[in-house]
Amino acid sequence: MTLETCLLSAETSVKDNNDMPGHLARRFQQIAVAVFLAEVEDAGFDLTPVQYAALATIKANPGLDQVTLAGLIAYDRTTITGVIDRLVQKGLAERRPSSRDRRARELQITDEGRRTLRKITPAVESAQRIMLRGLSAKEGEELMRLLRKAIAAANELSRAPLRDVQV
Amino acid sequence: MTLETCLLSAETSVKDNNDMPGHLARRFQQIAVAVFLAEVEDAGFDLTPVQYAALATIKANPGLDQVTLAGLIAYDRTTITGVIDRLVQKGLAERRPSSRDRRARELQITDEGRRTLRKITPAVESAQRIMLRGLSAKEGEELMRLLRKAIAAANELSRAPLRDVQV
DNA sequence: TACTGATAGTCAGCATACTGAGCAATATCC
DNA sequence: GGATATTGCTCAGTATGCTGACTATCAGTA
Repeated sequence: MTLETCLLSAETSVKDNNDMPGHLARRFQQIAVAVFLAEVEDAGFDLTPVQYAALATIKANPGLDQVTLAGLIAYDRTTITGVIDRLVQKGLAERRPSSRDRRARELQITDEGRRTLRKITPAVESAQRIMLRGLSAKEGEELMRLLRKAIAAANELSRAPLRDVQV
Repeated sequence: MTLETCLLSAETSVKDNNDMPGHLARRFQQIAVAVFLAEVEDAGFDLTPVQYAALATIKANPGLDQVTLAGLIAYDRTTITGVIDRLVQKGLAERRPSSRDRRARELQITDEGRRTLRKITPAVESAQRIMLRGLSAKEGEELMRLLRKAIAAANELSRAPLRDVQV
C-alpha cells in the first residue's frame, strides 16, 4: 500500500481491503472456483463446483427432493432449479415427479453421473490441495476449522442456510 | 452427518462438504454478502459489496482507469464495466474519457459518492464484525491471516489477479 | 368439508463472474 | 514509417445467487 493510499484510507477510517473478512472471502472463493474449473477441465470434464456438490449430494441421498438438496448444500431453492436443469441436460441426473407429494420432484443420479463422479474425484481433491498451496497442512486444517466455526455461528443470516435433514 | 451418508461418502472417497476448503469458501462468501447487504440496507443505502469496494478504491485513487481499478480489487475487466455503469447510474461516480490515452476512461467519485461512503462506513464495519461473530478476536485475526496467505500464494490462478499498481 | 396457512417448485428480473470475440488506440520493433 | 503486438474497453453468452411473486399442492383446523 502506498503512503498516499494509506493516508486517504485513514481519512475516512476505511480499512484496507486486506483487513476486511468480506473482501478476503470473495477473493478466496474466486480463486477456489478458478482452481476447481481448471483441474476439472484438465481431467477432461465440464462440471462446475456447484454442479459437482449437487451431484455428489444426490448420489449420497437418492430420491431426495429439490428443497432437501438445497438445504444440504446451502443453495437457494431458486438457484437449485437451474443447476439441476443443467445436470439433467448433461445426462448426469434425473428429475421425476414424486409419488408421495405431487408438488415435489425426486432426484436420482444416472449411471453416467456415477461414472463422472468417480473419474472426477482426483481432480476435485487436487483442486482442494492447490487452493491451499500457500499453507502448511496444519495451517490448512486451522483455516478450515475457523471457517466452519464462523459459518456455523452465522448460518441463519443467509437466505439459504444449511439444513441437516434426515432423508 | 448420518451413518448412511458417511458410508456412502467413504465408498467413493468423496469427503464431506465441510472438509472441502472450496465449499467452505463458497459458504463463507455467501454469508458475508448477505450480512453486508442487510447492514447496508438497515442504514438506508443500496450498495453491494462489489460496488462499495469499487467506489472506495476510486476515492482513494482519483482519476484511475478501469483496468487499474480492476487490478486493485481483483475484479475481472469485463465485470468492472457493469459495476461502474451502476455506480454512474446512481450518481456516485463519473466516467470520462482520458486525455492521455483515448482508449481509457478516467474514474472520479462524486460529492454524492463521497457522502455515501462516509455515511455507510459504520454499516460496513458492523458487517465485518457480524460475519466473524462466531470467532474470538484472536481467531478472527488468525482467519484473516490464513486467508491472506492462501490468497497470496494462489493469486495468479484466477483470471482476475490482484495487481499492485502505482497510480 | 371448507378455510387457512405452509410448502415445492418455477419464473422474471437484477447483480456478480467468467469465456471468448471484437474494436479502437497505443507501443514496439524492423 | 509501417507492420505487429499489446492494451483498454465493450459485448454476447453462460452460470451462479439473490428478491419477490406466482401456481399447485398439502396439512391442519373449524
